[in-house]
Parts: sequence; C-alpha cells; structure tokens
Amino acid sequence: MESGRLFFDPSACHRGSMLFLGNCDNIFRGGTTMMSMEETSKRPPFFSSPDELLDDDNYDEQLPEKKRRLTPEQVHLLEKSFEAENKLEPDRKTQLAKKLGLQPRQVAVWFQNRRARWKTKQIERDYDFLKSSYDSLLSNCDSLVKENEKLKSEVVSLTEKIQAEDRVGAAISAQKFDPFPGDITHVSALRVNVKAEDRLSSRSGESAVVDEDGPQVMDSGDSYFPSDNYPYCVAPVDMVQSEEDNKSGDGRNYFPDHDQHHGEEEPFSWWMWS
DNA sequence: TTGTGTTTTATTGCCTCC
DNA sequence: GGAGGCAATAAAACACAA
Repeated sequence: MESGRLFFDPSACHRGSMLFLGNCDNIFRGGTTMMSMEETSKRPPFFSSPDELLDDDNYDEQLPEKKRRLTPEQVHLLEKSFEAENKLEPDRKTQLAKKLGLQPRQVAVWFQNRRARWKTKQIERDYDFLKSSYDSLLSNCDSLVKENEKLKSEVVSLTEKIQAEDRVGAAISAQKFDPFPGDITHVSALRVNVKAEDRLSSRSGESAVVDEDGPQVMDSGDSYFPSDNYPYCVAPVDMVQSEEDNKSGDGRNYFPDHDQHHGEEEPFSWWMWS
C-alpha cells in the first residue's frame, strides 16, 4: 500500500494537495477494505510519533480511518504553547509537530480552532461585562429618577406654602390700606375690606366684628400701594378671593409690582411646572 | 441502548500580505 | 502566486438523560 506512505509524507500534507486525514481515509476505504467501528475502537487515539506512524509493524493496525482525538498529553502541551503565543510561526509549528508526533498541518489546525474557541469565549466575556455594566447603570438611573421625583414634589409643596403665605400677607395689607379717604366710593371699598377681614378673622378664630376705625388704621401709611399710583385699589381683595376659588391659578403673585418693588425674581422657575 | 446535544478535529473557500 | 489566517461548515467523538 504505497499510496498510504506517500500520503503521510509531510510534504504532501499541504493545503491544496492530498488531504491527509479525511481524504486519506477515503483513499484507504476505496483502495483497501473498510474497517469496522469495532476495529477502529481498538486502535490508539493517534500515532505517538511520525516514526511510529511509518513503522511497518504498526502500519496495518494503525491506519487512520477517522478523526482521532488528541491525547491529553498532546492537548496539554498544545495548550501551554498556545498560552505562550497564540500564533504559530513555521519553526515552532515544526518543532511542536515533531515533539507531539503530529503532522504540522494538525498543529496548525489545532491552533486555528483554538483561536476560534478563544474568540468565542472572549465575546462571551465581553458580553457579560457589558451586561453587568448596563445593569449597574440602569439601576443608578432608576434611583436618580426616583430622587428627582421626590425633589420635584418637595419643590411643589414648598411653593404652595409660600404662595399661601403671600396671599395672607397681601390680604392683610389690603385691609390696612384705604386709597379713597373722604371719597364717596369709600363705602364700597370698606365693604370689601370688611369681607376680607371677616374671612381672615374667622380663619384665625378671632371676632368677625368690624372695627369702624379700620380705615383710619389703614391710613398709617404702612402700605405696598401708594395711593397716587393705585386710585381704585379694591381689586386685589376681590382677586384674593377669586384666587382662592380658582385652584388652577398659575401661582403667580397678583401684585406684579409687588415683586418688582422688592427687586426679586420670580419665586420659582417655569421648569418646575413643565 | 439510543437519541440528542456538545465538543473536537478537519475541510473549504475567501481574503490579505509579501 | 504562494502562504497563512479566518469564518463557516462537516463529521466523528463524546457526554448524558431517558
């Protein structure tokens, strides 16, 4: 069976030339007898050396019919070599092949497959790393969103408190202020003031009885509204009431000049309501 | 024992580099 | 154009549950 010997010549085990195991197997099958699986299982996993392979005594019994797994020792050495360097220079390939009793082509194929396995594992590792990073970021984001919601609702409740205090302050100021001393319209203005005070008094549990000296007290001059600029300043008191009725107000002060008067900016920003 | 899924070994075709 | 690498794939070997 000379063809078998030629087949295992390393120079013939070249890419593009006769393929040394798969096609070799076919050659052997076609040229000689087909071996049974039982016979195959009796054989060692692979030749331990090229010399052994070409040994006439072993030849008939060790025809490489099918794929053989490498021995644990061979795999161990290949793994060690791969750890040192995952690429295979021609010299190293030849040396390894000699040492392991394999064809250089087998060593090359093993390294190629090993690189493919390493790449697959690397992709898995990268995926795991990215996934854990993503999960961590996601949980951080969730807690930040909750924190943001909490702070927003805090801002809303504090803003409402401030508005309520502003309204009370404005109502008290309006009650103390009499823009029409001696005027005929003073009567109606006074009636509105009575309404406002009545409401405030009933809130605080005080007496709702109107002091007829009220207007005189308001003349003390402790007012936000100089009478020259606000000759008919009865509206704010009514607006206080409408503001209370209208819970959907925009939260702004009804006395635009009031804020300007104190040189303050708007107490809260538009973004709070967006 | 057998069916099935996984791993390992090997091939093929294409691509790049020198 | 040859050598070598890689992706895709085939097929044998192996592991394991039913």
